[in-house]
Amino acid sequence: MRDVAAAAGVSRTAVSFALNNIPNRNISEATRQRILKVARDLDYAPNTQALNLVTGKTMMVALVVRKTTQQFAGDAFLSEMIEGLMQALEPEGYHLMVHAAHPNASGSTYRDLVRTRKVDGLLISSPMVHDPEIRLLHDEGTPIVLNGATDEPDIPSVDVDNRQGASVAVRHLIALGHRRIGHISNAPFTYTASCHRLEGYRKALADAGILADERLIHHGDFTDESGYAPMLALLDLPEPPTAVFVGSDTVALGALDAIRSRGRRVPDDLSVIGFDNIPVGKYLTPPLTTVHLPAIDLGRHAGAMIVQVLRGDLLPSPTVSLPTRLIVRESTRSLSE
Amino acid sequence: MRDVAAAAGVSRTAVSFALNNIPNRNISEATRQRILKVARDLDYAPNTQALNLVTGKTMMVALVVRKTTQQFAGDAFLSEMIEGLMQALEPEGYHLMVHAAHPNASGSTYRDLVRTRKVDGLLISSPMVHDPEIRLLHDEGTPIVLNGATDEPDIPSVDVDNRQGASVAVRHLIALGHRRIGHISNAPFTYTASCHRLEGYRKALADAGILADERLIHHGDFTDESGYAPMLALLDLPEPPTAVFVGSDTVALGALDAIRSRGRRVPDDLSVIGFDNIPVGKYLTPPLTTVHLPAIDLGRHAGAMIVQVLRGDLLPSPTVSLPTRLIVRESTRSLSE
DNA sequence: TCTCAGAGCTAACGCGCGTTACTGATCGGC
DNA sequence: GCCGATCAGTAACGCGCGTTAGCTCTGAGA
Repeated sequence: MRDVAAAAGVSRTAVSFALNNIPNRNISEATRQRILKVARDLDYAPNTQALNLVTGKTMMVALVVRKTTQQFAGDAFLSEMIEGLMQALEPEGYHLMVHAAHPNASGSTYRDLVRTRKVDGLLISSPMVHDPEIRLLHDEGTPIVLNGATDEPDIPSVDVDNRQGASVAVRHLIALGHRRIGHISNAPFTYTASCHRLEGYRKALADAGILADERLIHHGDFTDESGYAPMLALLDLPEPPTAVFVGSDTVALGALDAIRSRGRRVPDDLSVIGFDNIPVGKYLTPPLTTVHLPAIDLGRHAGAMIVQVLRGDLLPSPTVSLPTRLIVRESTRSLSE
Repeated sequence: MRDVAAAAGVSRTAVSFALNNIPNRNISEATRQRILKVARDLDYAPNTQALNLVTGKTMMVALVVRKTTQQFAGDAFLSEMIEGLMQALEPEGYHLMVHAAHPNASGSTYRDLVRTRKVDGLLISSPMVHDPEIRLLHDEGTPIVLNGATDEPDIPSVDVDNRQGASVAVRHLIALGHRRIGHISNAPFTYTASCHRLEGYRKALADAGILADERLIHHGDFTDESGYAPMLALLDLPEPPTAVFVGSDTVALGALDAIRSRGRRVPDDLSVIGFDNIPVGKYLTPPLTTVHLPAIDLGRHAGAMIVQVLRGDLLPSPTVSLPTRLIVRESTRSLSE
């Protein structure tokens, strides 16, 4: 910048004014054009670090993924999530950092990101139902948007309507005549999404006047393998279910495998419905009935929200809940058939 | 920091020395401990921006993904790649930024990342065979590691051995008795990976004394849908292939669908082998024979390499080629059966 | 002729830190 | 009792930029 100033025969201040297009004051059009030309000729690019230091902003937000190595690598929606985030962030001039924070590790690792001014705000993925860490961060004034709801409604969050989605899934099974319906969650019930999907399951049953049987409820742990054992447990019950609602397509893969290993057939012997609508669902045999999770939209909304928070705009509503959509394929069938 | 200095009754310089553990000079152990304690009490965290400005480093690298929106969202390996990268980068104190750069857009968007000192180095994903942009960047001295080889061997890159992997796949088919073997690539042949996999395909055929038939060669475009039409074209040939090597499992999904739509069966009527080993491959019907792509390892190596480049260490070899592994499942079968 | 307004530009400060050059105090050796 | 050598600590500069206050010069009005 100093070089540009020297080459154009003006002061560094003038260069700053010219490049940043300071209104109609202080700089004549002639010299402005001259400065711009010199800057272009010298291939000048401003130093972001210095700019950040003086503005106090980094124009960077971190996506904090609270998953273990394996869960992280197996995340089928990370790419969609990131795509959605970038669609919202890049036009506003923000950049995206990805940060892994193992769930059991001392949580303060990502707190430092904003304390040290490395990022302006945090997007936190798959939060727990009750996470004191997040509460603390928010109360400190850290700009945060959760990807997934918690039980604290004042903290900005965007999530799919898990209760509703699960309800619709289970109602679909009930409409097909099933009354003994099992559930394998996507994750332990410390995670909000699992919790809400379980609630939706319970509600749909209750609405239909079906008594919930706790022996029909098991939990997965994000991965495909984690669906295998719970499914076997369900099949080995004295009175096994005729349909199963699995809280995640990925977990359903393991469940389907378990069913196959017992020589049972889907949907003939057992209906299975998943959740998430992973891209390969329609290529499975049978194609998997599921609840669509609009992952790109989630990212887009989360991105838009963190931008608003960072700008200081007040949010219309701190929590946003996106609708799901039932996708009926061939893994569910009427019980009477 | 100034506050810490004031609270400890020393100069800011002393604080800097104490916190950064400057060797055994200039600061007494007593005051050092006092300063550290005050810093802890005041919950002091250094400002990364200022630190970056003075050190000239950002400790950040960008993962540049040259894909369109849809290709990006459908990338089954992005999460594994990122996981591997972070395993290599975080212990070294580096952070990871994700940046989308559409292939046809004016390529200089990501050049600015390093010109403006937003990041120290670039990891460029899925490069073209010949990309003048990358050549330019490297010649300018920009720290770069390619994820995927180009035809310029002096630019650091890490890739799976695509030629070898494809060769092994096709040899497997030949060993099963197939001689009329089709190929649908993972992407247009402007991409290096597609190109090399095609070469491997050709070499395996040549080695077996089989004449390549150009009508058997088609190209996909990353997505599952892009495998559908090429497969139909192969099936509609007067003399259709008895086996197909598809350059990507994802593309193979569409191809399998096309086969099903024509009422043909895999592997009875046609053997299909994929490439990449996407996680759901084993859950397909039939489970997909494929070539394993060690995506996490790729990330880990790429991360380690960019760290070396940034440190100024000289690389043992600029290009690293990771081995693949044939995974035989049930989508391929001996022709004679 | 003097004043005053505005246009056109610059000097200088501060953002928060690492680092170099320097000062003042203490101590052992002759 | 004096001197050089260490020890403990500080003042001040610079990283590259945005920004405020102020400076100079011109021309018009009185």
